[in-house]
Amino acid sequence: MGFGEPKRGPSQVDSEGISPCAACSVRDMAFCGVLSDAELPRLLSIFTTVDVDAHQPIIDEGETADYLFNVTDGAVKLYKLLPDGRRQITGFLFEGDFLGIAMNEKYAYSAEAVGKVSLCRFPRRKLESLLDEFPKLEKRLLGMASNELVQAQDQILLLGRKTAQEKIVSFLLSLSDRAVKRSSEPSPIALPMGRADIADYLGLTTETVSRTITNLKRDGLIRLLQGGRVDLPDLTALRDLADGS
Amino acid sequence: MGFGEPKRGPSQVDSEGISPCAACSVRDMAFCGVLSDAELPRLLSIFTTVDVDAHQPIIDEGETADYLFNVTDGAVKLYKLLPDGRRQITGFLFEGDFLGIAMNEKYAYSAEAVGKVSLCRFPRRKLESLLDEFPKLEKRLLGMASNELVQAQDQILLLGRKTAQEKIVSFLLSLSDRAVKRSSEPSPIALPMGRADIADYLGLTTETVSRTITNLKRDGLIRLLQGGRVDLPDLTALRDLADGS
DNA sequence: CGGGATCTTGAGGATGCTCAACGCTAGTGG
DNA sequence: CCACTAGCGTTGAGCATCCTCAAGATCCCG
Repeated sequence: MGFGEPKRGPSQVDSEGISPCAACSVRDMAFCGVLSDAELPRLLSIFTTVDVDAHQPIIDEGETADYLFNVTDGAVKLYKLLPDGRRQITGFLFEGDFLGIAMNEKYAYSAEAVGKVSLCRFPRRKLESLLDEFPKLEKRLLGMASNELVQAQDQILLLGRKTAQEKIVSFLLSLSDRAVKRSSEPSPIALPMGRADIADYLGLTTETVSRTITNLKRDGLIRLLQGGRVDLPDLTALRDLADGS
Repeated sequence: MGFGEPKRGPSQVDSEGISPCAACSVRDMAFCGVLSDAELPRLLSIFTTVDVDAHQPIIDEGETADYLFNVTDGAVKLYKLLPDGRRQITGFLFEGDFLGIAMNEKYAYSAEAVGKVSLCRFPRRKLESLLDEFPKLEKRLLGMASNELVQAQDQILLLGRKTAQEKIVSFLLSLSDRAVKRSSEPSPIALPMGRADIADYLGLTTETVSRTITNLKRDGLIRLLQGGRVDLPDLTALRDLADGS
């Protein structure tokens, strides 16, 4: 399955092309930000907006990569599965993030909505010709790919060499940093995903995630707030814990 | 340190620009492959070739990323360090591989020669203006970044969810696949790096790497040959072991 | 207010790590 | 040419971290 056949029921709604870009709140963060207002119509002509309900699939590993996406609202998890069901979440995407840089002809991973998600969906062929038209778009994508690679290296270091506590703290800090990049406060942060998702992202089990969070709470390093939000009272102490220094 | 100041002693030798590209054996694999013979002089004018001795640094994490490289001979390891000395190798590069896609203003990791290594060294500024001149170069780099991201996802799955044996077998198979891509035989494969490097690449210790290899040898799944080469007599069996199916 | 899913806590165990010793090989210098 | 040494690889014993299995607590949505 995937977005090849658009028959995902009422959770998926294609809009008319009435220039959502002009009012788009994530335009500057996304790759579309490099296009001028005058160039927007070309972009508008090739994509449709899509809404996906919580826990619904967006793309499936191995399917032909016909569409690329831009997340405009909500959170998305990317994951790979082993034959026996073991799952590794390779990343979480939030508003402004691009879905689909890492692929050849086939998607290299599956993607699923964490909560309700809104997306801009681009047919790959059309987006590719747009890249030829606007070299600065291509340059922007290369920059984003470069950034994603840097992030991937950090995750590799985390998975290969960090302890459970360092993993959890690093994860919380990465969410905090991301919030700052979007000009929000560094704390408190939102944790829209469940313990199982965190575990599969950090190479742990839900039990270890739960226990580690309990310990951090006991030591006064974090506080769990209403609505899955987390307060980080001492960022400096957490940064030290994150890399064992 | 890094290649900012070219004073690395006799291990580093800058050549005259006498068109090494025309005879370059890795040109098709590298990003230079998209340039025609007529376009090569522009490329030639901006790079110098460099030789680095075994165990010598090539770039250092955190340094200003002034140069990008193309590996023309030998093997390179990329790694990140934690403050207490824990090391994670994020990748190995071989002939034809590009070094430097994953960076912003600073290098995101350090790189060191595994054995003797030959490189083409490009000043970043000049390479960037070359990208404006030849959009197909930029397209090629984006494709390579895309591929690297797919590889990074695989490594993340390996580190987060695979057992020691699955990690070792996956690693051996990835070297075999790489050899096939370069039109060599899938077996035997070369293992130019030591046990410690393999361990730091797979998130294990040298002892566990050694023990696991001993077990695979005992079970007849691999054979250690002269000169650090490894024979893989049953690729199918290994592929099953690699993902626990 | 019920009930399923999620989260937490506990007890026991396994995988891979730590510490330690030994063997092998290759490079070195007498 | 060979003995010596240093680095690397292998093997062993004990242990710690994190996993597994299980039960109870909490939350949330209908």
